[in-house]
Formats: sequence, structure tokens, C-alpha cells
Amino acid sequence: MPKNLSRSFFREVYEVVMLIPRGRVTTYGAIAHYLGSKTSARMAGWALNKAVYQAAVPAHRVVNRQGLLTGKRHFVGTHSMQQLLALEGVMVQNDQVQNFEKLFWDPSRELTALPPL
DNA sequence: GACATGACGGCAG
DNA sequence: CCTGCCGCCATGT
Repeated sequence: MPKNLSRSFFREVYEVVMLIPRGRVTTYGAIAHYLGSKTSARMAGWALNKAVYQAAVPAHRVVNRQGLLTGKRHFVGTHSMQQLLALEGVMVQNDQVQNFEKLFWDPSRELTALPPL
């Protein structure tokens, strides 16, 4: 049971992830970088691990820097990470997001305006 | 309270 | 080019 979820950058991670447009993907590192802790990509992943329980947070849109679905094993139930992406038109083959470069949504680049979190 | 681990990533060797 | 180690921060044992 997380205690200070609302305080840590966990919440910020959620905020960013929820802003990922449908059919686009981003990376743990990109999120961490956007939040100012570029060296804490791991924490982004940790936060998303919890996010799996939050339907509002599209954790399936976050992959590692290579575009690999490294976290698919954390998706339990009927909808696999790959399937959720496929439903949005994101093609995945062998755990690799196809056309990753184009689908990549970098918050630091797309959210230059930096809306207050 | 110390130790190990985890949805990562950068850099050294 | 490929492999391995280290940093980062929160959580569980």
C-alpha cells in the first residue's frame, strides 16, 4: 500500500502518462527526464507498476527506450499490453513497437509549454 | 535499520 | 558493436 502517492513524483508520472495521446507511446526515461529526474527512469516504471491498478492511467503506452514492451508481464487479465496497444492502432511485433520513432511522444518536446502539474 | 530488487538508461570497458 | 556496472528512488523482507 503506497502512502504518499499524491506527494511523490508518482502522481506527476500519472499526470504525464494520462496526457499521452491515444495511439502514441513514450518511454520511462522521457517521463523521468520531463519530471526533472532524468536519471530516475526506474522510478517511472515503478510508478507505472502501481498505475496498472488505475484504469485512468494508460500504462500500456509507456515502453522502454528501445520501444520494447518490457513491462507486459505486469499486465494481468484478458487484455495484454500488446493488445491494448493494438486496439489503438499501435502495431507490436515480438514485443517491439513498430514504427516506434514516429509514435514516440516525448513530453519534453510535446509539452514544451509545460502545463502546471 | 540494512540489504536486495525492480516496467530503465547512460557510459565505460 | 556488445557486455557490464553504476546511479536513482521507493518498497518489501
